[in-house]
Amino acid sequence: MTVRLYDTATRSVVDLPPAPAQVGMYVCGPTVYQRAHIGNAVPFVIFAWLRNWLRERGYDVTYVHNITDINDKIYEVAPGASAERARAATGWYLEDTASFRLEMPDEQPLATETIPEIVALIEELVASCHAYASGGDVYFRVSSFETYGALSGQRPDQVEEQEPSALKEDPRDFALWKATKEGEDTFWESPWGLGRPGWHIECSAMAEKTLGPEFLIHGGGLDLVFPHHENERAQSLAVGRPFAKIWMHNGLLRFVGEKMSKSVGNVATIQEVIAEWGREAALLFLMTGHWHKPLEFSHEAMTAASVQVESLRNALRGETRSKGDWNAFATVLDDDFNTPAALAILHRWAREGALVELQRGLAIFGLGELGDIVEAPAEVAALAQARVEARAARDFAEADRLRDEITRTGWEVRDVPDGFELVPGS
RNA sequence: GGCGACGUGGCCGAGUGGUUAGGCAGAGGCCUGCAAAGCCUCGUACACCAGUUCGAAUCUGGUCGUCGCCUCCA
Repeated sequence: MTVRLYDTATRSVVDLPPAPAQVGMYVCGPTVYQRAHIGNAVPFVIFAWLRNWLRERGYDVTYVHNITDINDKIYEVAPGASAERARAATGWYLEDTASFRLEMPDEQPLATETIPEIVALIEELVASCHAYASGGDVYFRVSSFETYGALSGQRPDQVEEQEPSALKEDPRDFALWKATKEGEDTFWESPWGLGRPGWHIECSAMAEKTLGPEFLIHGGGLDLVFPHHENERAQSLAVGRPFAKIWMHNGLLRFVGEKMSKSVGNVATIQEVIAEWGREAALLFLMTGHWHKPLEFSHEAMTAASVQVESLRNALRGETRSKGDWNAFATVLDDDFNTPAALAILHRWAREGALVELQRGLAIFGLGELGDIVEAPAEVAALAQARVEARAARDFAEADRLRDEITRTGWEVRDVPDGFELVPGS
């Protein structure tokens, strides 16, 4: 079965080349200036899963997830200390994403470590007349690139007018390099003077540095289609790079009907979500929606996800009673990575006791540890044994007292046909 | 104004031109000393209006609504 994925550029589901094949996957990470919210985790998680799945299907995948550590936002939030803030926030992001305990991306380039490549790419754009220097800035000449707008469907003539800039030939032109301004405390040398790169060129350069001029998948949030990805595409194609074959954009997480956004202030950070619900519930929650569609984040949805996690965990404590149809699972994931349909199959396997396949399927999503057995301490086991004896003697008052005592130790006792089972309390 | 996504049962959320999504919540039952865990049963939904069709929630057109983007928000 061919793996198929939805491509924003052609607005259709496209076939991947048959495995085995090289798959380069470049996924835009956040601009780091404060703790990342749970919405920021969506692309990280979705594409980490996709990497796992493509490897399972025999592809040789390289997952690159960049970190934007040069941006206006950082100057705004930490005036005079932008470098320190960027470094700290990069650390937070790495820590937060690591807390999902998914295998980390193969490479996580930083804009600040890609300056020579960025400058070289801008020079190439200038030399080929696709860009021009103006007052210490360098701008991309949108009119020089014929298929501008092909990715997003935006018509350049309809793009909302921004503040006019005397430095630009055309209001649609965008900055590749910006001369350093008063109050900006990080800047680099360049042929155009001291300054810093624009956002879009950072990604063009980081993608090429890590994956080469041509790669299969470029991913990111749906809000990046325009202008960010449109501009990346323009910059790289203008100088002859084939660039990405497939553009994947994940749907945005919504919070009571609204996009989760720092400016609206309706955010829950990755840290907070994991602290409150646990990584398993957070991951399972993200499985409940199709990657391409918006997903509603709510207390209720997280509760439902936690309950599901517990029931899968309980199923894995049982015994293997049947064999699951792995092919059915593969079919739904191959078909545009349909995680909600895959989750439905995992639930069926849990109910039917197809534990081998259940475990294998959960592992793709970083949930393999649900099957880990945790042994209760000997003193708790002794209480449970005492309770078995009390029950045998029909001393139910004592049995119930022992059960309460076990509960107080943080364990839960369950009666099973041949005795008892102790599981960590929830 | 332009571009795009989406509207499914109490809630979340797949899918599909005619055949069970799944989960959560709820009701009843089984199991249990009582619970917990587990199991069984119960819901016939697809914004609205036209059209195409033997048949549409699924295709076409329109309407309404929600949301995203429009130069630096994943």
